[in-house]
Amino acid sequence: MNFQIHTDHSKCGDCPIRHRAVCAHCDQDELEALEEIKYYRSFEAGQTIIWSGDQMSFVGSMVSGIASLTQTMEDGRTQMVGLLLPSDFVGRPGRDFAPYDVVATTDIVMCCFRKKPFEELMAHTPHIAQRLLQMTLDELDAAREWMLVLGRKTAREKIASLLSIIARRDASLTKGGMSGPMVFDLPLTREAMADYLGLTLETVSRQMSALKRDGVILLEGKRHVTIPDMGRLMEEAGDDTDGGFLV
Amino acid sequence: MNFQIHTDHSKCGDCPIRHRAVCAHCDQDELEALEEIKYYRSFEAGQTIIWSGDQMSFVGSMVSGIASLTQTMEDGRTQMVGLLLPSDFVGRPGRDFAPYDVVATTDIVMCCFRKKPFEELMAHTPHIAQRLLQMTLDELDAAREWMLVLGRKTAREKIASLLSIIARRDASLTKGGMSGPMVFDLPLTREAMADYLGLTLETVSRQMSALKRDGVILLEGKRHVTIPDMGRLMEEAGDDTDGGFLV
DNA sequence: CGGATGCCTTGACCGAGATCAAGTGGATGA
DNA sequence: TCATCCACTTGATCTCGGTCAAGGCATCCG
Repeated sequence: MNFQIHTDHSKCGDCPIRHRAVCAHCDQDELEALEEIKYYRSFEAGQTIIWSGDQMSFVGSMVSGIASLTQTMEDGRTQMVGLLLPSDFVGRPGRDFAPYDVVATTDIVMCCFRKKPFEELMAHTPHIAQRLLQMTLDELDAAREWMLVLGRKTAREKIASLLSIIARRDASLTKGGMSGPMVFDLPLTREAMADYLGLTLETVSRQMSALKRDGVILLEGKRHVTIPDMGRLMEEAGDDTDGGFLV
Repeated sequence: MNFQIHTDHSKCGDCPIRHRAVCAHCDQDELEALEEIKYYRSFEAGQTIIWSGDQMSFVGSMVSGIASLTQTMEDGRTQMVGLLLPSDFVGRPGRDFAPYDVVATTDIVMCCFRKKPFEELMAHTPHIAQRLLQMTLDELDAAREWMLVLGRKTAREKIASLLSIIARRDASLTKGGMSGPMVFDLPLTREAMADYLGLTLETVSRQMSALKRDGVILLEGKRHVTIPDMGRLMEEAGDDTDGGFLV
């Protein structure tokens, strides 16, 4: 097996995603109960964590790295339907089979719980269920936002939308904040971007070049992006430019 | 005001959506608590029930009729991001402002709860919170399914996908079942279908004509649809044809 | 060093679906 | 009975993004 199992090498108190994950609202008792059943697991970039249709034996939280949820048609067309960032929840309590492939985009670490014990714990731990409901509602909002991107935006707007989402999520995880130029590394290949946006990788490449040519973004190498003017990027994305940053 | 407020003219026990709505798992006590705070409200076809950005004062369940969730860009491009059918939940506990327009597609009746009392009730009524979590997870699945349709399917496949979804949901609400030809009335205009599918109404019209010409569907008038062979339609939709009907 | 390999870019061309425009048919109402 | 309106259909043309193809540029490995 090419993954490692760690026994819990870190206390929940020190956990970098402690305040944003499914355990965010837990009190000390609840945290201890979770600590009982949790274990860490690492996956390498490119590895499939869960196969669509497989039995799901665990759920968990993303601790570090990036993973994607993808759907594939018989003829090979694929669509990414979710991007999993640190603190996001993976898996679905109350359902036995995975509806999507979950693939590690970068090396990742997950904090896992066996599904059965987690479900039992959830039944008597309203703080977990409540938090999970909030997170699911947020994901639903994000999915619907994405439906507008997929259904109605042009290729250029799609790219700008993706860049602005990544930039904002990145800013919310690091100290940087949103003032001044934003700098980050794209965690996705051109192909993954295409799968997210319902485009081909050629179109992604062309539009990236166009945004660069027009000064909307700066590119160093293929992945290192600087956004000199976030407002400009948001205009290109076709979004309301008047703030309202909800992450 | 062009809507009517009814005092609760029907007991929850008689409610047609009793077993599928947010109250599905409630026991007698919980049902009585809900009955205390519920009220019915009707809206006419075309009416906007909730405006994006407005304060949400109530949540509720669809009792009859169809409504849609839509997002609109400044230049008028619109994308439908959800289709609300009987038993679906409307509104978002824990959030103050509506993220989308909710528009009545047909005449509808809703079973409403003022948001504040509902949230309080939810805090001590795990059956409601649990059920709402399940329903939200289902909606998330549906949204992700739709992302594949929007991102990767052709116009013809999109139309076939929409027809098969409506046909299946219709079958699950009526006695018909899924054997033999399926017959239903389209609850959406061509324009609404276009907004759902990320197409123009002209393309919707052309593809409907094409599916009719090819014998995949029969049309009587503009709205009355017969599907002689559901398997054929699912093939046209690009879906796995091998069953697995999850509603 | 040289050949692979993976990821990306760029060009030429094509076609699905958008756009623009005209027309149909049924319902409504004066 | 006729004008109007609305939802829809159909045709002609255009265009954005897909497809096919070639090439660039790191990195890896023999």
